[in-house]
Amino acid sequence: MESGLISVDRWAKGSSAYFLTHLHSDHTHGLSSSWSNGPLFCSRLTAKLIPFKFPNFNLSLIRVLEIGSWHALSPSSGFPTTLHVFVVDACHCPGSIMLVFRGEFGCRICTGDFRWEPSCEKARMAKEMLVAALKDDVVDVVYIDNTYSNPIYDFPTRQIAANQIIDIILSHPDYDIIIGINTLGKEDLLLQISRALKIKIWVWPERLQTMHLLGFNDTFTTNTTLTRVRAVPQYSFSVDTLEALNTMRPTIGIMPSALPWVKKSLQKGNLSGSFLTSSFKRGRLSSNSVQIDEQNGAIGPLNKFHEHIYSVPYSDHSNFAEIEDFIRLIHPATLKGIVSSSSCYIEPMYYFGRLCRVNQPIQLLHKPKREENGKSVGVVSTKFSFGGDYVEPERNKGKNFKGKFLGVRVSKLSILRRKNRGAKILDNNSPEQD
DNA sequence: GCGATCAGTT
DNA sequence: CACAACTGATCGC
Repeated sequence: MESGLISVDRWAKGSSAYFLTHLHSDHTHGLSSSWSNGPLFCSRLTAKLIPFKFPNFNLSLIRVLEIGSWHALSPSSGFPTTLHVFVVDACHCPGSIMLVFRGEFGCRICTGDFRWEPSCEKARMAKEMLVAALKDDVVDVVYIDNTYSNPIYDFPTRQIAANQIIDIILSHPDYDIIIGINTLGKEDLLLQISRALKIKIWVWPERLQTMHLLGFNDTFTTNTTLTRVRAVPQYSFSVDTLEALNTMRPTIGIMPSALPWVKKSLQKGNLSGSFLTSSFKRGRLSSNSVQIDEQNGAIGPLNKFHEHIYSVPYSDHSNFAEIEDFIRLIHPATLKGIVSSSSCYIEPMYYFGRLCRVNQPIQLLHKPKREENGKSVGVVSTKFSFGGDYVEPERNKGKNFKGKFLGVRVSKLSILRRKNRGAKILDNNSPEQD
C-alpha cells in the first residue's frame, strides 16, 4: 500500500517513523498540536522548540536524535524492519539536521534544508562526521535541498553578507534599523550585529521567547527604548512600513535574503514614484547580485533598492557551488529534489546528474505522473504536472509557459503550487518489488 | 474549533 | 523567472 516506512518532513498517516529536519513552517505542514501518527524523530534543539510551536504536543511521541551518532530502529523497538539513521548539523537554522538512512533500501541521505559553506567551521565538522559515518559505503539516493540548484544562484557566504549588513548599519549611525526575519533562523546574523555595534537587538515578544529557548539570554530585548536595531517579522516588512516609519524617525530596512523576489517586490513598490533620485539610480536596479571583495566582504553600492531599503543576499540555503560540492563529495547514484518545483529550473539532475554514478538522461519535466497523489512508489512526491503532454524545450529557459497553451490561458501556475516538500521513503524502493 | 486548501505577502 | 516562509480567509466538518 502507499504507506511509506519513514517520512521526512511529511506528516500524513501511514508511516512507521517520522523525521523532522527543522521547524520552519513549510516543513511542518500537517503537523499540529494534536498530531499523533507515530514517533517523531528530531534533534534535541528541535524537540525543545516543538512545545513552543505546538502547545500540548504529545511529548511522548518525540525521539531525540543526537547529532553525530547512529541510531537504530528495529523490530525490537516496534519497527517493522531494521534501519539505522545518522544525524549531522544542516547549518540551516537552529536544530536543523541532515539525515543518513541505512536499511534494506540501501543508503539514502536527506539533506533537509542546508547550508554548508566551505568557510564555515560547523559545516566543516558536519562534513567530516558525515564522511566518517559513510566510510566507504555508497549512497544510493540523495534528497537534496535544491532551492538554489541553478548556476544563476551565486551569492556570498553568510559571513560576508553579515559584514555587508554591519557596514550598512555603521554607515547609518543616526538611523533606526529594521531587519526582516522569520520565526526561526538568522540568529547568528543578529548576534554579530549586536557584537559589532555593542547594542541589543529588539525582537517581538514571541521571538524573544524563542531566543531564550535557544539560550540567548542577554542579546535581545523587547524594549524599544534600548536599541535602534529591530528585527521584525519579514511579512510585516514593506515599502509602506518603511515609509510610514520614516515619517517619525529616519529608518532603513534591511532584507537578508537571496531570494530574487526581494529585489523585485521592493523595486516595484517604488519605481513609479518620484523616488528616483540620482543616488537611488546609482543602485543599478537591474544589476545582478552584489559583487564584493571575497575576503573582507566590503559592500558595493548596489544592494540598495529603495530609498530606505537594502537587500543583502544572506541565505540559509546552499548556493549552487555549495550544492555541487556536496554532491561531488557524496557521489550518489541519483538525486531527488526536496523542493518540488513547477518548472525545470532547479531540477537537480539537470545540472548535477553528471556528478552521479548513474548518469541518467536528464528528464526535465514531469515524471510519469499518472496517479494523483500518494500512491506513487517514488520517494519524493512531486505531484503536479501540466495536464497535457507538452514538453518544454529543455534549455530554452526563456519564457515560462504561462502564456497560453492549448488555448488555455494559465495565467498562474498556482494550480501547481508546489507545496510538497519532504520525502517518503518506502520500505521497498526497488522496482523489482511491487 | 480543527484541519485542509487556497490566496496573498514580503 | 523561480524560490522560502509565513499569515489569513474560506470551507467542510
